[in-house]
Amino acid sequence: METRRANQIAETLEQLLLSGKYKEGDRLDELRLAEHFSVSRTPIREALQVLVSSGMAEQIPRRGVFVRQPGPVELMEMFETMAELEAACGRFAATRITEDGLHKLVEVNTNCQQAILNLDYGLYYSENEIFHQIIYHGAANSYLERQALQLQKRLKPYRKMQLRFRGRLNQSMAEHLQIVTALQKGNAEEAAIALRAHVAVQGEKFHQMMATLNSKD
Amino acid sequence: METRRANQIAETLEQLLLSGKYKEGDRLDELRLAEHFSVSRTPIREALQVLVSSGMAEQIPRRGVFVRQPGPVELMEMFETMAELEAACGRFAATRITEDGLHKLVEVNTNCQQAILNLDYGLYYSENEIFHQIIYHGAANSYLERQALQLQKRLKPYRKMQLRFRGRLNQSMAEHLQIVTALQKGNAEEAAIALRAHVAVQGEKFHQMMATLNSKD
DNA sequence: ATCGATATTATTGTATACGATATGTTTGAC
DNA sequence: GTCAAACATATCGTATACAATAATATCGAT
Repeated sequence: METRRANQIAETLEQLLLSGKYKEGDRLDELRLAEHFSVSRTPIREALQVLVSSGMAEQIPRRGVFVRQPGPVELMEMFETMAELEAACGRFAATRITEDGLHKLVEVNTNCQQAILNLDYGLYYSENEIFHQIIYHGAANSYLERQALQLQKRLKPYRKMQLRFRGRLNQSMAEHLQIVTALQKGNAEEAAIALRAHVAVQGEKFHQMMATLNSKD
Repeated sequence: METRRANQIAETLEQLLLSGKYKEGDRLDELRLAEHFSVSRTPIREALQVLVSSGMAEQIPRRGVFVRQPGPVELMEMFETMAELEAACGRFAATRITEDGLHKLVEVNTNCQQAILNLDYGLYYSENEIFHQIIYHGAANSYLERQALQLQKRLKPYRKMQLRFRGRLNQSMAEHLQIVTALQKGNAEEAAIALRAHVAVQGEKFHQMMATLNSKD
């Protein structure tokens, strides 16, 4: 199937789409891509199918596959869903996370704090990502974990955008502490609520940003 | 891409996998399938990719694609996740579902009740499915709705299995009523809790059934 | 006789060739 | 000049051909 070449091409294309080098509605021309990657159409088509099945592109029969960047509405939906997935992870993790997991969580959170002090936004974001991934894993439900990881990856570029909202980082850290505390106490409901709010606010910030952009034109 | 033939084949294969005609670990031979469907390997390969990307089959490079029926552990994980997705849908639907949606919900629920009285299990299950789908839709979040629909479809054969647990149907109807009431009141938390419990119990029943089967050998 | 190395075979992965359909263009009629 | 129809072209979908690799069988040595 899509071994070696094809899935490597899929990864590359995925990165290109996520980084926004292709714009909404762009047609992903098989021939162009084929010569660009110096392969035949076959592996290109397999790579495109991967994009389509992950929702990053849309395929219209006999017309081709087109880039499908989520619009504001769908993005809000995805953030909402992410908030619920994370809440679910937190709910399970509260009673299931290992001691080791909790230790890592605290450690990574410390790194986050340090990154903020150093104004190292890049580090903050990578550590923040790990923080959440530890919780997904702590839920001890590999299916749910996969779903969460998938959506986290998909939303990554948009989380980055709403980075520099004034005071957001410190607020975010306070929320992290609440989350850790709830997990340490083993309080499922509290963990779920804290995580839902923590992620949902990202969606709201994003919404604000979109509104700001729209009001400019 | 997988237009016309290929996606039709994918659907057929999907049904075959869900109905359990292929067993865990079976290799899906491209040549055999190709001659069986009287097509070349190309559309078969595209169909297989669809199965792989939906998690119903696994592909090992240079070896082929193999049927991947979820084991007891993964099934429990999927039921757990379904419960959380439905809870999320209920949470949103409580404040967002339309009057029309509520009416349909009551109507479908009446059909469920009638089906039980008539001992028409087939009808009960199809109406029950619709009942839940109305709630997914009522959440007014098309992304979440898609996720819920996808997992519902995936779990369908296993829900059917735990059909004849004594008293389950009547209990199920009572839960439906609770859910409808919560939605009518617009009580998000109550709706979420009711839906989570309603779905989670399916997973538990399934678990019981698995245990029963295991104790027999 | 068993184990290991080599050769054969089978099957996947990729390339190319062919067929079908949609898009764009040209031509002709009104 | 505009619209419609037929034609040309481009691109997708499928079939076949070829290449690469993994599984299997055969043969030989100990």
